[in-house]
Amino acid sequence: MKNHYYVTTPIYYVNDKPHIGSAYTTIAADALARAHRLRGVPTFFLTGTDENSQKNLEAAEKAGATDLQTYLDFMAEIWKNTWRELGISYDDFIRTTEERHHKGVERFWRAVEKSGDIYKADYERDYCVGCEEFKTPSELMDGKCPLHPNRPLQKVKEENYFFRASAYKENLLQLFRDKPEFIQPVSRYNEIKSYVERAYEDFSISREAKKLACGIAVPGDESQRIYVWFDALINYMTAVGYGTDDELFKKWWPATLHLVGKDIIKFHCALWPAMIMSAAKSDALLQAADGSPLLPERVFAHGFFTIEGYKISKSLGNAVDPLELAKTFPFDAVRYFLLREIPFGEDGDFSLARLEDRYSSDLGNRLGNLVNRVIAMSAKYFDGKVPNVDAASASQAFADTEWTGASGLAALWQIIEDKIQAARLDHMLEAIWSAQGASLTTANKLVEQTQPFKLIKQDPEKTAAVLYALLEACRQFAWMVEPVMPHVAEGILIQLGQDAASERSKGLEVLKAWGGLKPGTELRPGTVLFPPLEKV
RNA sequence: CGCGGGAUAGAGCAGUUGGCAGCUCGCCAGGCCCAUAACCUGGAGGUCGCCGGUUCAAAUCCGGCUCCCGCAACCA
Repeated sequence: MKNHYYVTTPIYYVNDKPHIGSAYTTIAADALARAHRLRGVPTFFLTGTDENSQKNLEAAEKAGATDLQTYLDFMAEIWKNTWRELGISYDDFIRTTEERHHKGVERFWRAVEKSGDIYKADYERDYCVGCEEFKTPSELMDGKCPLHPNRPLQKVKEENYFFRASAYKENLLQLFRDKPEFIQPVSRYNEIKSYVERAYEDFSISREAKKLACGIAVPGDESQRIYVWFDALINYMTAVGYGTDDELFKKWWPATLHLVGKDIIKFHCALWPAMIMSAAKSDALLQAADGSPLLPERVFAHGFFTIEGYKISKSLGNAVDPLELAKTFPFDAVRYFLLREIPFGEDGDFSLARLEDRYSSDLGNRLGNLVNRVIAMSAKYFDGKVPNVDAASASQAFADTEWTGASGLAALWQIIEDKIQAARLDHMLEAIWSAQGASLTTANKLVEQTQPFKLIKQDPEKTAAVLYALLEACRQFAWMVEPVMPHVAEGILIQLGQDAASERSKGLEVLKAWGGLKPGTELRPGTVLFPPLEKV
C-alpha cells in the first residue's frame, strides 16, 4: 500500500443547498482525513460539486437565474461556505465545470477510445409528451407514465456512444475475488458481485448535444455530450492533476477511499473500475509498475438515515440544514452524534431527541464532566498546577481498581488504530467511551473508587498520583477524539495547559506515550465544554 | 423463484472465528458531594421475529416461513 491517504466524498449536485445527509458523508470523510493527518500520513481530502447535470439547469431556471454559470458559481460558494463553517478540512474542492476537469475527462475519453472500448449504437428511450421528458423504466407504472397514463409513450431512438463495460466483467469479478475489501461493507460486496455476475452490460455514455443543454462535449464530436456519470467519476482523478499535472497525479493516485452513499455504490464499484481498466490500457499514467491498472483501493458505502423516522424529502420539508443545527449545538457535538449514533455502513435515524440525549449524556456528563472535575480538583489541591509526581509510578498506583492506567490506554489506542483502518468511527467512539480497562467510563469510576476529594485530607501524595493519572488520561482522550471533535479536543488541551499546535507537531507516537503532561504545568480550569441545553 | 438489508429489555442499538445475552436513555432503590442536578453502586424489565436441523453448546451455522424496508441503467 502506498504511504498516503487520499479520501473523497461524492461530488454533490448543486440544485439545492447542503442538507444533513450530504453533511454526514462529508463529516465522515473529514474525520478520517484528520485522523490520518494526525498520524503523520500525507493526506489529501477531496470534495466538490457535480455541475454538468441537467438537474442543475432545471434548478437554475426555477431560481430565476440569469444564466447557468452564474447560478453554478453562486451555489458552489454556498457549498464551500457551509463546509467551512462546519470545520470541514478539505484540501481541494473540485467543480466539474472547471477547465482542469474538462482536460482530464478529454484525456480519459481518448484513452478509453484508443483501447477500443467506445462504440456507437442506437439507444431507445421512452418519451412522455405530457411531461415533455424522457422516462426511465423505474419511473414507469405498468409501462405508462404515472402522471399521464392515457397518453402513449413515444419510443425515441437516438444514436449514442457506448462504453464496452461488458469486456471487463471477468476482470471485475477477479478484482472482487482478489481484493474483497474493495467494496465495503460486506453486504454491499455481495450486492455488487451478484449484480456484475448476472446483469452487467455496456453503458450508454453520451447524449445528443441538442437535447442536453449542459455537459462536456464528446472529444471529436460536438454533436454529442458526455453522460454526466461518466464525467463525474473522473473528478477523483482530475482533482489531483490527471490531464493537467502528471507529477501531482503520481503523488496522490490511486485514491485510498471513496466514501459514497449506498445509492451510488454501483457506479463506483462496477462502472468506475471498469472505466479505469480500459483507460489504463492506453495511458501509462494509469498503470502500476507491473502494467496493471491503478484502481482505487476501497469504496465504502454508508447508509442513509431518516429524520425523526421519515425519509429526507423536499415535499415533507424535513431536510435539516446543518448550519441551522450548528446554531443550537456546538457543531462538534453534531459531528459526534452522526458518527457515533449511526452504525457506519447501515441506515439510521436522525432525531433531535437522540441528539440531545447524546449531547448531555455522552458529551456533557461523561467527557465534559470528567475533564471538569479532574481539572477543578487538581487546580484546587495543587496550586493550579499539574501535581508534581513521577509519571511512571502514577500509572501503576491503582491495581485494586478497574482502571488499568498506561497499559490500558495503550490497548485503547490499538483499538482506535484498528477502527480507523476499518473506517468504523462509530466503534472507535464507543471504545473511547466504554472500553474495559481505560476509557471515559472507567476514568469516572476511578474518581469514585479513589475519592481524591477525601483522600487529599489523608494522603496528599497518593492524591497527587491519582489526579496526575486522570489529567494525563484526559490529555490522551483529547487526542483520541480530535479527528471527530477538533474544537473540543483543543478546548481540553487548553485547560490542561497544552499548546495544541506545538503538541501536534510532535507526532502521534509521542502524544500517545504516557507522561506527556509535564508536572508543574499551569492548568486553566473553568471553561464548560458542553453547556447544558436550554430547556424549551 | 429480480437483488439486497433488517427483525435482540419501554425506546434506540452492540453483539463476523458458535461458549453464562450486553450498551445508552428511561424507570426504581441506595451511595457520594470533586464536578455541567453531573458521578458511582444495585435492581426491575428479553420466548434474541416464527418453525425445524447441525452441535456437548446457536442471537451467532444450515433449511423453511412471516412481517417491515431499500434498490431494480441515467436517480448524491
